[in-house]
Amino acid sequence: MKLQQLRYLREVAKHGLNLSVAAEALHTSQPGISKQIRLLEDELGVDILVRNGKRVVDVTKPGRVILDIAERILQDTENLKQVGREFRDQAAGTLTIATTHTQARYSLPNVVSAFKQKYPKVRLTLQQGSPPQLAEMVMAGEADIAIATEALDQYPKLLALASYQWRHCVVVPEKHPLLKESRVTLEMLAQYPIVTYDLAFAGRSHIDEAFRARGLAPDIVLSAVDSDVIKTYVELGLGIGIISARAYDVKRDRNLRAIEAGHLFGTMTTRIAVRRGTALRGFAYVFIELFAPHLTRAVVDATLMGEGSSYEL
Amino acid sequence: MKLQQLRYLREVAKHGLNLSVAAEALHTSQPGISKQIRLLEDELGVDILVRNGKRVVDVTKPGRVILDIAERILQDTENLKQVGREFRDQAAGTLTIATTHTQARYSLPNVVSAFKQKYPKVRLTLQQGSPPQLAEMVMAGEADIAIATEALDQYPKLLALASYQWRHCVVVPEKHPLLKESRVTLEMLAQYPIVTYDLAFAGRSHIDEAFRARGLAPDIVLSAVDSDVIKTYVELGLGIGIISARAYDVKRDRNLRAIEAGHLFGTMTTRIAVRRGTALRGFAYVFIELFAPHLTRAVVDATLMGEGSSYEL
DNA sequence: CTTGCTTACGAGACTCGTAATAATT
DNA sequence: AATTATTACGAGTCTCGTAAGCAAG
Repeated sequence: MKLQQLRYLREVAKHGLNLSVAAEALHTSQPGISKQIRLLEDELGVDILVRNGKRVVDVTKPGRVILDIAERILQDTENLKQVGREFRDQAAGTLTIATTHTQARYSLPNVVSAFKQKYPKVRLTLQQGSPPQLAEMVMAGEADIAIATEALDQYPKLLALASYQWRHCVVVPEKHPLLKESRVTLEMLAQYPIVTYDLAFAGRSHIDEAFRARGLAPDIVLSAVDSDVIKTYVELGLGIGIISARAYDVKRDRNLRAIEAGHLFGTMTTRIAVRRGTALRGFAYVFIELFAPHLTRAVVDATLMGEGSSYEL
Repeated sequence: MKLQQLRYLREVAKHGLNLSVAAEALHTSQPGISKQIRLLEDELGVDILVRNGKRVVDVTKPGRVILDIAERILQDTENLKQVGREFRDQAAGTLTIATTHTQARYSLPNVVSAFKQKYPKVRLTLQQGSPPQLAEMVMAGEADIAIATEALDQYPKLLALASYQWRHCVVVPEKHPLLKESRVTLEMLAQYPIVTYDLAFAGRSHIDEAFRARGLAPDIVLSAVDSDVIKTYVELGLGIGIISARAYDVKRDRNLRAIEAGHLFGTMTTRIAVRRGTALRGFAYVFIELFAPHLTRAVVDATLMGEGSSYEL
């Protein structure tokens, strides 16, 4: 049995059981893939792929189990390399954070600068995307950590830990009638055109749910992935905005006023997620702890241990 | 990175960091081992072994982590082969049970015959040893399942599940004075020479503890690993025996009488243990369930899942 | 008739074992 | 002096890529 065979197999599975595409992805030849997979099947004594004549059409039952185990083995080989990198220079490397615009813009700046100070040699990369995209990035190993309020706890392959809670606020232009109210209600909000987050972002699901529960049909005139975009359009008078209270800054947002709205939409939990079974670099733990001080290395490892298993670096 | 390199590394670690011995164990040459390990170190970019000139004297800190991961990878390659065997013929293979004499003689016969009837093609092997030896056997992969009352829950690498409970009894020759007592006490027993289990067997620890707690120093004239041996010497008049109540059979042991003694030594729990991270053959689950009906496959897998992780075969 | 898997074959890399070398105990 | 690791080198194996063959859509 060769690791190469497992790599080939994984790649074939990943590319819809098409050996040619897998070969291309691996920069090698179709025949090589074909042969090595057959050798693996011979050695294990079972068919992994279901062939219809000369087409691969499915994965056999044992094949599915084999794919799972192969995946874990390959994951571990990655972990071995990670260990090497980690010890060669504890303080150098790359950390890729997959997150939403709002996090990147309003939650991470402090963390990032503190981290950079501590690990000047670590190359930090911020990837942006929708929460499901972030999850995919981490699962594919393209990012080390995902941070988002939505979706992250929906993937068994990820370990999603609650890192902080926040609430929404309403932003309006100066002198907006809503500013006279001592305590806004959903009914009041529903009378104005609304600008807020795109579906699948930053608690939008809670917003929709809150209105629906009261039988209200709010007029969402614009949705965006991005608190700054929302604020811009509110300034333009397009409507009132519903954004994260964290994304409103009294000093910076001089043309806007914020109205407390936590009581309307409930409390959101922002989660930080890593892929299970992956050995994290030491500085990745530090990043997590900077972001959410209660998530110390001991806590993260303990949670990982209880499920997959991780290694002390 | 090659699986072979990981195998070499593991073997070196297993044989006290002696490349020569490892080479011998693997039926290959020292230079091969040396070279492959160096190649692995080169690829990972860290030293794994600490060399003092030309002697290997220790494992580096990263080396320890690497060994752990390598171990898991190799374990998984074994699991892959296991999957092959499993699917090639679901009902054939080998099941090795490591257990104590007492279990083999008094608890397993029913289970074994039921199992044999269900899986006539499976080759069953019973290995005997002391509980720590049994644990070692399972951890080394020499046995699939260990069954014993002592020690099995002391090893993190093993998953030990309670399978049944039992109590001790006192066996004496016919017409022994103790038979006149309605309810024996530890003090009464301490007046006679005692024959019982060897240290580390079948609840001997509880026996010692019970006497010690009452400040009694029983006269253990003979200890054996084996209920039959104990009974034989009791028949010879060497002393009174303390054995598992399960090991006394009214019909078979005509020359002996049993006296209830559960109240003196407490309740013992016999455990069944498997190695964590190992893919069990389907029939191994069946064996476990035959032995302890509450330990269904679902229960065992759920417990394994919660910790390492297993694969559905 | 195009796409895609398998078989055939040859070049090149790599593993492994023997022999020689060097460093510890 | 004996044990043990490393270096050197050559034989044999194996992987991989090209080319040809062939089955399926």
